[in-house]
Amino acid sequence: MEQNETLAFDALSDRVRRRILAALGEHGELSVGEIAGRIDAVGRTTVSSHLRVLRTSGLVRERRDGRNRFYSLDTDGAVRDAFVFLQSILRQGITDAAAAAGESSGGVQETG
Amino acid sequence: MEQNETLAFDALSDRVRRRILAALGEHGELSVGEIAGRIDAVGRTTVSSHLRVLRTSGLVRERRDGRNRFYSLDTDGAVRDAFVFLQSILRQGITDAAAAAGESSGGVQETG
DNA sequence: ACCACGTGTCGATGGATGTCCACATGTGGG
DNA sequence: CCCACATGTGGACATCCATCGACACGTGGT
Repeated sequence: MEQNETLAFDALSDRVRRRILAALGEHGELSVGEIAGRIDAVGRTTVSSHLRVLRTSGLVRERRDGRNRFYSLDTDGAVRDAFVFLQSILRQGITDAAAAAGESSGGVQETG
Repeated sequence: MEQNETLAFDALSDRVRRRILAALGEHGELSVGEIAGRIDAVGRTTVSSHLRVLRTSGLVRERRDGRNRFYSLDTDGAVRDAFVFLQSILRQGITDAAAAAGESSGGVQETG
């Protein structure tokens, strides 16, 4: 679990990878070419390398169709581990911050 | 906003810094020495450097008292930006994943 | 005034990594 | 079978950064 968390934050530390994730979150599924077309200032091989990182880190899934490879978010993968980590930190911190500052609504919540 | 997000994920990419944040989330406020005592395998100057990063990135707050410096989580700072980023990605992705897999309860929620 | 203590800062160094180019691999069409 | 297309891979290069030791700075006590 902590290993996935490490992989996730390590992958999330790069701006290009975050843009890829945002694009996948918005469109659901995209081919490498479509992703590379949406990310400027970097070449295709760079995008390919980043997709490799995202794949081996458990952030995205790969689906092969013909000569294309379609990528999509793995919402049950490492992204969630990173999310849970931040959620845990914020939850614990908010109790302390609320007692010190008297805040009431923060916007963070959990399911159960 | 996107700049804070960059700062946040950049800061969160390091394992030592995540441990520091976890410790602060658990104890609310700690001095540098207390933090360094809880993080093994790294020296105090390293912890100090990490705290500098966390501070300039807007993840923690600093309070000076005598010759000690106490650090605590800044729950309204960049951590929240990172949280919101993941939340946004997961929310958009879940709609797509739910339609494809038929999932119902995931554990992610938002306040409104 | 002096000294111990808690932290921050600077410079050096080794390791990790983002980026690209050239090439390899696999796929579909004629 | 050959060629165009989509994508992955390996090597080279530059850059960033985590780590540490030595030193500086401020604070409190005596």
